[in-house]
Amino acid sequence: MRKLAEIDFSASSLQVARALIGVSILVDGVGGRIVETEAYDREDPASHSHIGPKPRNASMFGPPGHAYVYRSYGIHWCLNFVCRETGHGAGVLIRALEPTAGREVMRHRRGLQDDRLLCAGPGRLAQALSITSAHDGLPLDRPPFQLEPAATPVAVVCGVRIGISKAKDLPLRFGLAGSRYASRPFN
DNA sequence: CTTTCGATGATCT
DNA sequence: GATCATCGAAAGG
Repeated sequence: MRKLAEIDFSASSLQVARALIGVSILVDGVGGRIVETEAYDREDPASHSHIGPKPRNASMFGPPGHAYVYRSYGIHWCLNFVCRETGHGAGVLIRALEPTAGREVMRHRRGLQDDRLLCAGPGRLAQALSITSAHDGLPLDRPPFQLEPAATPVAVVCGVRIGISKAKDLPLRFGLAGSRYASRPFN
């Protein structure tokens, strides 16, 4: 069993995506509370793992509790947490944070003063935390990563995923109820 | 508020 | 050549 911040990363991507809401993720001490996630799995046509192991998605087929970082639209980096078991190809896309630690550093990296937009989206979040391909495959239980469980229980909402063309209607997007830091509202 | 579009590179057809 | 788990600027209502 792979437990980190009180989350069992050997569980399904759906369970992990829901459980991650409220958990804090820091990279070199900079980051915040996770307020938006999406679940992906091998059987899911929208998932990078659907086609089977390839060079790009190798980390997704690696051990749970590790990072999978990929380049999006040739410009952005996006961070996932691998779950289930080695070889399965399941992961959770971290889509938005409520910035809590190192906000001044993140404002500088993003060239923004508005904390609301610092980490509101997978590409923005990666830029704010300075995540690149260098983090692909790294374990989440050691520096530069640091995960902390939610301080108090949280209310979680659910909706359809964003920016995909296949399996559009599956309710695999999760968020912190009422958060103003999500990439888009839940409704 | 909404829609449209360009950027930019890896991967796939 | 087309698609893509995105973002930001620009244009229109």
